[in-house]
Amino acid sequence: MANIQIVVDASVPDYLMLMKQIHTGASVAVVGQIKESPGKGQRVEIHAETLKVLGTADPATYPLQKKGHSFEFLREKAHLRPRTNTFGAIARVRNALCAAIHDFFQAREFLYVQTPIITTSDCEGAGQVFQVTTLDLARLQQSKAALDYSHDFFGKKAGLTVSGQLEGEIFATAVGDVYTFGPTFRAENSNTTRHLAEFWMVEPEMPFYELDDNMDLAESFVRTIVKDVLNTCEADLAFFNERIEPELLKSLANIVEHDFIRLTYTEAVSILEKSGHSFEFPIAWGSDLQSEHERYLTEQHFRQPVILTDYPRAIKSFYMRSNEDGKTVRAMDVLVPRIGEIIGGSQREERHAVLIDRMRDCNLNPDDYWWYLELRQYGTVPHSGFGLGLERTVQLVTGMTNIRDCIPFPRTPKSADF
RNA sequence: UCCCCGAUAGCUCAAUAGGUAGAGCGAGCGGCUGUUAACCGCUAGGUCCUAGGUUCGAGCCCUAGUCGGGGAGCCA
Repeated sequence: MANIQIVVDASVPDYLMLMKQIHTGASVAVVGQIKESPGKGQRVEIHAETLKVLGTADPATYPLQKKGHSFEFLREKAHLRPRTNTFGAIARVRNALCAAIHDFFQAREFLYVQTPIITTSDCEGAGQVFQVTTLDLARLQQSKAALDYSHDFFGKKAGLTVSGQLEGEIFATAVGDVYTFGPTFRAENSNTTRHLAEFWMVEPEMPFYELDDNMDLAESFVRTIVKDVLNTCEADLAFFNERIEPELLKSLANIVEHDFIRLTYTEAVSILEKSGHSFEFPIAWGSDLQSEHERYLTEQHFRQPVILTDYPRAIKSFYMRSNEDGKTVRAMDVLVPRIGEIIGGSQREERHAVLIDRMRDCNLNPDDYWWYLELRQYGTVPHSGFGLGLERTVQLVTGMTNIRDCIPFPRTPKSADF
């Protein structure tokens, strides 16, 4: 329940005293009757018979007012902002999204697999890792000896996971379709409206899936969870449409009702070159698309979600399957208006020898990936997967512009309070 | 990490050309009221982010720093 109005008649016991104690932020216990409300925007209200103040909130010091606050201010009050209507609505939408995500995969008999949060794996690769240690850093700072991780808690260097993909592949090549859904950590010094140091990621991994199957699943996934939330959070989405983003419902309907546009990186480059649009960064085959290019495609050219595939091999990860052209890999990114990349995925390289070659090309040591390579050495199978950022999806569905407002307790560079 | 912008009352902001600060909202008091981001009147409320510097004099100019915001990169 988002809120309800209590009507207190002056005949309620201790009326005057109670009214002096009740201000914005106070908590009360009410006994009364639910009645049809003559007011606008609500069906019912409670007519109080007795009223008790459980906790007062001194209006001289209580930080929240009845009127709107800036999101910047509210971020400094992360312990109180869930009490505001906007953050209550975000919490409900986030909850509904999580339920929809599990529903989607459970309905398709995907196994929910918990991959580790602490990892000693050297093959993380996806970004800067937060180190996990019990070593006494203050003491070590004074000694000049090189760090010896054999004395550390795990006996080797450990960190927080940047992705559950590689472990997901272990289960996908064993038990069938799986997904992971949990916190992910990136120690990147990213200061943007769509990056967090701690965020939640959904990562399905499917044996026998090739890139087209992967895209079909990703598209169906996004459209289904958006549709679910449209159904379960109707009132909250109407609120966001009214207060936050006037085009919200229209853009969500657009996602649910239309097929995503699919095109290759090479086709995208061609469209951008022919667009006549002047970009800050030049377009050239081989270099990664800039934000402005992705935004042009999804917000101006197609005005719809777009799935880009088959990126140049040189700009993508070692584990993505090489195409026969020798230049591109079976990668896919799902781009949506307002947010940009919401999903990144690929068909994985399942050929043992090719994978080793790719590692060497990327200056990686195959020995560090021994168990990942064994998945190819023994009973290898074509497989694919992708990762969806939960907070970016909350941004998409709520229209909130800053990702720091889409997670209860945001962690960003220089900021980890509460 | 790079580029740009900002920091003044509890909040959101203003302050002419450098002459030591104002408004709206909120709060307190009073009035009014089927209201829901109500309305009317009065009152209180400020270490102008920090540290230096220039100047007779700095909220305003200069230097350094801290924090916040936007954009870029990294990506989800």
